[in-house]
Amino acid sequence: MAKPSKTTHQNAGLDFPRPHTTVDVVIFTVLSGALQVLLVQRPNVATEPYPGLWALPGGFVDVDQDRDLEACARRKLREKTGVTSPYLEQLGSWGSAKRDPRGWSATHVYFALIPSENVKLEKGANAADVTWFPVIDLGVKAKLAFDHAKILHAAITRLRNKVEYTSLPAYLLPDEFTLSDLQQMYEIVLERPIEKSAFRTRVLSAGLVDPVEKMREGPNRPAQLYRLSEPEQLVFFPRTFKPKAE
Amino acid sequence: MAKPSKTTHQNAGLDFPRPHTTVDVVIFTVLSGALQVLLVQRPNVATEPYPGLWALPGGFVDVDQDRDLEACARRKLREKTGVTSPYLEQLGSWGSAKRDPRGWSATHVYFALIPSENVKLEKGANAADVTWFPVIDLGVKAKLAFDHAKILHAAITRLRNKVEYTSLPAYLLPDEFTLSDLQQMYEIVLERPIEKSAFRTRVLSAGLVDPVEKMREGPNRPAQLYRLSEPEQLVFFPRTFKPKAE
DNA sequence: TATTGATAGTTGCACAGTAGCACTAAGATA
DNA sequence: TATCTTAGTGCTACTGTGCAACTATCAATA
Repeated sequence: MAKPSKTTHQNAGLDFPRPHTTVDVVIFTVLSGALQVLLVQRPNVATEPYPGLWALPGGFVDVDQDRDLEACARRKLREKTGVTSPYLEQLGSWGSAKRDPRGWSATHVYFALIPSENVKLEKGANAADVTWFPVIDLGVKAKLAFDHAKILHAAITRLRNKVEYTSLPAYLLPDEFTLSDLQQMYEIVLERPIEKSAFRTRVLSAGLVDPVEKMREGPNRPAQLYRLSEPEQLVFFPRTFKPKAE
Repeated sequence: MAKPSKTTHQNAGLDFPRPHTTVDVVIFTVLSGALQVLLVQRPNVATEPYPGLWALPGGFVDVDQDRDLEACARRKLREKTGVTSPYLEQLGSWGSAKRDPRGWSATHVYFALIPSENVKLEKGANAADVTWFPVIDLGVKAKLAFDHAKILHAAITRLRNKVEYTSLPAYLLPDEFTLSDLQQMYEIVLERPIEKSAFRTRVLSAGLVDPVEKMREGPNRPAQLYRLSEPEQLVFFPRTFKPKAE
């Protein structure tokens, strides 16, 4: 046990070594038909850990500015992308003595899904580079700062698993979309085709979406536009898509 | 953004206020036919926050002793219950300026499932009380220290959701058990009866368990004993039990 | 020895939802 | 008018649960 429990605390100062506390955000979007993740380049100076390497956007919690962890995550997301109302969910936390050369540190990781239409990448004050990376490419190289490769892998796993039985991919699209758009998001994330008929039945019978009084016009047959019936509410399906697939 | 990024760090000391870092563990077991959670009573002295109230077992990360967060969680579990190899999964983290009167703090929460047979409750050096509470009763009173009521609620929700489509309840049982034992664990956690036939088909066809060359003898027909075929591997089922139940 | 009570385990049919595939529908273009 | 492309529907097969009745195997007991 750590010291503080019953020793010297008439004051509120618990004076023993504290780990660093950071928040990182794994931001996904679908761009150019591929799932992509936002990475920032670490400052290329020797006094910084992992100089020049790519990392998840994030940083230290600012106890004066951040009310809580989620607010901190939202702030970092907004600073990098300009997006204010994404799908945001906590992924988990990683903490150890070794993950940051500056000492014991723990990071609280969130993951966000945003439609690529809404994004305006901000290079930020420190001029560090900010770019989308297709997760496919990262699978091979994946030389990220800190333990971010491990964290990113966990995020992708969580995303793929959850897409199998939830309406998550809807948050990768703008407000109005067609069922084909939605199906395409599922297929891009899962990296496999999905049966059109079963997909439509599932989505419609779940009451996930409401039709809007418009069609998407194009070179072919116009498609019905839909929007999420309850945007704040993630929908869970009672089954995965391919029961026996392994 | 917090200061540290590119200012004064020839040394490793990032000297700005750091939140407190703690780890808490939600420990579940099934005892007397009910789902129970382990709580500890906070020291009843005015210098401590929430004196005398019940709380989740946990405490500050000890940067000298704890290699990482999970090791810290295992240590706390071992100290309270004597259990060394539980099912342990990260639940999430909660951090804010207000949750602890001593200042900005973040807790990393794990949740554990253990068979009640293995438990030896340890009152610990500080003589604080340690007891099992049925989660049903807590639903009504739930006057816990810090934000632990909220955390416990999240843990119960996660548990119930996950039990619906995974093999989690197996970790509430000793190594060898019958299918009826297992079914009973599901029913206790979900608080509803489950179809025997569908249950057996599901469990057996998933290859979740292997039969052992023994039967459980008793006053009635002997029952086949099983053990987990891959104890380290949580099994996911392709469906929930009652698709449309709401 | 037969009966009873209790728990273990099986069987059969109905129902729900996905897989797979073929089909029709509606627009642009040539 | 034929063709291309995408939107959307219909049909059958299959898988797995819901439900209920059935058989199996032990101990205890009459």
